[in-house]
Amino acid sequence: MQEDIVEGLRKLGLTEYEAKAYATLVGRGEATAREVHELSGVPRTRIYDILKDLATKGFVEYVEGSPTYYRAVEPDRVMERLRDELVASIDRSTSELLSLNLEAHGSSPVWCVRSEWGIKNRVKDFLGRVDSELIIFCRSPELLREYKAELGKVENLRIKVDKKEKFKDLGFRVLEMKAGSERFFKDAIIDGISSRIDGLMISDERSSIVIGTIGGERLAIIIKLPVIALLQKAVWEALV
Amino acid sequence: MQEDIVEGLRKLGLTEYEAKAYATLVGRGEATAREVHELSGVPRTRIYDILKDLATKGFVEYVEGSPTYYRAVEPDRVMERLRDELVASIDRSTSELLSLNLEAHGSSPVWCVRSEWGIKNRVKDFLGRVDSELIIFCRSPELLREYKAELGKVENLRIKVDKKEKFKDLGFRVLEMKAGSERFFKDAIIDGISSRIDGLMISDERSSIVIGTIGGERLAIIIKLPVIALLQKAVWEALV
DNA sequence: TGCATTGTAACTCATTTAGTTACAACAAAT
DNA sequence: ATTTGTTGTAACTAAATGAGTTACAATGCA
Repeated sequence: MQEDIVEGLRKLGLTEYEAKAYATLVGRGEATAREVHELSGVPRTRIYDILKDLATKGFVEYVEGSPTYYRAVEPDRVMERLRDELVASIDRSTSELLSLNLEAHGSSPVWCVRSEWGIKNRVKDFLGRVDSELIIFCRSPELLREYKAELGKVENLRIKVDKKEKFKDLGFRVLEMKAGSERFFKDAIIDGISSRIDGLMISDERSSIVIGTIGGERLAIIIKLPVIALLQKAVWEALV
Repeated sequence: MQEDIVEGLRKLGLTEYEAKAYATLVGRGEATAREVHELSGVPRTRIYDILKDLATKGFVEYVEGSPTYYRAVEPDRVMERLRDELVASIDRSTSELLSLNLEAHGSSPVWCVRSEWGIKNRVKDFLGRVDSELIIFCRSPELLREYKAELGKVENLRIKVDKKEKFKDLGFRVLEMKAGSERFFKDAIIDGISSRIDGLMISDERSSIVIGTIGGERLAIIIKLPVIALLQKAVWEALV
């Protein structure tokens, strides 16, 4: 019994028993309830309702008798249908949500993003909005590598890093910070909260984004106050 | 609060509270926890963990403060990601299942299919395997209409119906049964179980499929015994 | 200082799913 | 016909999750 397959099927809305029974049946082709029970580990007394469930969900076919025989519907067909249903559902939700979303939301100047995907999304959005100038303070080469494509499109790109050699195989022209000034980016513990900044980007002297780990949590902070961006830029000048 | 939207989002894996909070936030653009609570109906004391959940799932961004402000991530982006994830998950499951499924399953001669989709699937499969000759007994024009495309490809198609005029706008050449012989297809109650046959198809004198409602349940029975198919065909001849 | 709001933590209740027990219906074998 | 094992149904308990509530500390505001 393949644990991965069961997990995958559960993500797609089946219960553990349903997933185990279906996977087993796919492997066997055709079987009695007892066989499915023995191979899948689903309790025998439950295998009947589970298989009936699967039949009404269209995963399984059967022919009654003593014993009743069961067979899995071809997985590619089942999965194709599942995909169509889910995609349709998503499309419906998208358009419904977008119609709610018509009124532009007045955006406030500061935002935090936590989820890994949310951060990626925001950073890409941020980089996409860069008009001409982008300034980056960075200590993590991975950060630059991840957004290499987007960064390549920026006209006036200036990058300042803590240790030049960490970045040399990336193909970007980077400057090293003045000795002593890298402390602004060092791991630090403030009020018992550890913080580690991976990078800071400033776009067109208008908005900036900070990426790092604060209190053990990965985090991006978007700041759209030109004042702050200017201050940050001033720091840049100071660090040259 | 749009009930449909919440339902749609739940199907995609959100809980009721999460769905309500997210939908509300999409509608508002930007809001405090309290506002989300008031507009969504989610208990105020729960709105905080719900919104935090949504943030780690990438549906929501926020900026801490007093009060903390929340904002929905653009629905099209969120939904697109969701779709990509689900489709990837489905593709993975499909290939895993297919690799289990390699050994051909020796097929037994009779099969029952219950789910609406399962029936469609089987009938299409059945029609796709017709080599040259297909015989149909039918009392439901919908049945033929549904599979019109597949039926069009059949070389030698003979259709026998109970009442000719019901089928006249379908574009098929149909024969009417002899008076009295339509009783084989009439609604009947046998042993307290009502049965209603919509149609019977016989393919190449090899296999046949019966579609109808038995005991209040929609059902298709696939029979791959040439003997039976031949018998059924003999009935056809008798009914001409 | 008092008072409402914000935020956290813990609880209860209901629903769903996992796993068990008891037993009737049936088939085969002595 | 009686025993024995299998098939199938029904109902139960236990665990997990989500919905809804209560209590209270921290914060901000008059």
